[in-house]
Amino acid sequence: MKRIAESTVRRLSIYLRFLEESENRGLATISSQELARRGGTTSAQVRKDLSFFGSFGKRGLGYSVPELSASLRDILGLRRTWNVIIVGAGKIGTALAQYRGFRQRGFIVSAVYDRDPRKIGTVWESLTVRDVAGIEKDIDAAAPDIAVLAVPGEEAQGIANRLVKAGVKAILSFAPTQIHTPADVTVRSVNMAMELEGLSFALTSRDRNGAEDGLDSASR
Amino acid sequence: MKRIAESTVRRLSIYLRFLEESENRGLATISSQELARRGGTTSAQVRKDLSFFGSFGKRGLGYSVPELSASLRDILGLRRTWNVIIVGAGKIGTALAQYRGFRQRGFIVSAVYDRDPRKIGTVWESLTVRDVAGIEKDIDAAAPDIAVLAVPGEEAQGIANRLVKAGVKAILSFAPTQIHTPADVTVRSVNMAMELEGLSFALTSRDRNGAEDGLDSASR
DNA sequence: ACATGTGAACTGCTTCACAGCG
DNA sequence: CGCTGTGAAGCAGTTCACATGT
Repeated sequence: MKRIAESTVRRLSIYLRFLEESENRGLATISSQELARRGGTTSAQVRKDLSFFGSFGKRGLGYSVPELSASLRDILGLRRTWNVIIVGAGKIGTALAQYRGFRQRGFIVSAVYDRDPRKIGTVWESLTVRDVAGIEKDIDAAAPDIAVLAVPGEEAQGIANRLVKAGVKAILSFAPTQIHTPADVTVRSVNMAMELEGLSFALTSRDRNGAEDGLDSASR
Repeated sequence: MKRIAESTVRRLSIYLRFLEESENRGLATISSQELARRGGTTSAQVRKDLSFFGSFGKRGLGYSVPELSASLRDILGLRRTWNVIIVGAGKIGTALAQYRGFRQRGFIVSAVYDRDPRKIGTVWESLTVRDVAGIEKDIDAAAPDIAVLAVPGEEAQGIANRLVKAGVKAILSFAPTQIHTPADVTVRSVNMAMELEGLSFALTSRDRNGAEDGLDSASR
């Protein structure tokens, strides 16, 4: 099977979000044109993205909303649920543990870890914060699919190493610093500092260049 | 001035993070090689990225850590502080309002907004939650540089429209749905659902393909 | 000798444009 | 006739490789 670009996968997510919305409204079909408009891309891009996985449309008509939704969920691996653990019970970690969107989309948070004795044992939405010291044993027993890293930057790489050694194959990192893992472990990262600095750069270079042309709209 | 790729700006952020770390350790110089290793890229890429903005290194030696740090801060627009407002005092909004990294890097949160009467008037770290109804008036008076959108997906586009009309030129959105703005407004978005689905896709396609080769390490 | 800075080559994502089919 | 699916063309970002400066 061909390698799929990360940009394509990101767009599939966006298409799916809009398809679900359309599904709730009872729309029956949708064109690549419309999908593109809402996803901030072009109709050719939409068709190309889908073409990597098959032919889902009807010529002259467009795509069946429920069928394409189902196909995308299938492609993205969303027909099953995923077992997620969160490491770090600080501001971000606890916000995530309580975030409804996770469970809604089939990402079930099964445990939260921290190393601070004052936090260990406290309860968040039916989850007790566990001691990160025992995380290897837990991973062995429960084989979580995804680990969310929400620890301070200095600790992130160390924890990541332990997770990888224990067998975790997918990490969502919130650390402001780059995480390195073996090639068979997938890492996605959300780096707030980087995003803010991107905005700072855009605002600054706009000023430096006399403010006529901006950067592109509807980013990413 | 040439247009700079978003990927380049993201990497500059990463280089800067590592340079600051090196600065704290008292390192005097650093090579593109070393910078690349920590940033998950190649030395040629590092040199090319920097070359868009000038010549910062010494041949045969490398880069002066403090000098390159300063130059990157300058390029990214981090010599000043930025006035940030947060719209949405839910789980994410309040976590962000209390997040130290913001202020540390010169992004000063000056106000938090919500439309829920039960939240309006409550205090988070010396910030009182204000009524989003009056946000236009406040923007007029205080001219915030960046708005962080942390409202539910359905409301995100509507609020974004109001922010744009009031003059906001940079938005950091946490909405799971795509935000559309005029070309002179820069939008960066953090989409948790998208990231999780990216991991789900990677885990799924790994299985589908027999698990021999994974996707790339140290993502993004 | 060593590491930068950069034009040239390359790779891969995006856009074009049209044949194919409902 | 409209909209999809897709090779071919175009373009942007990455990598190569080497001349240049210390």
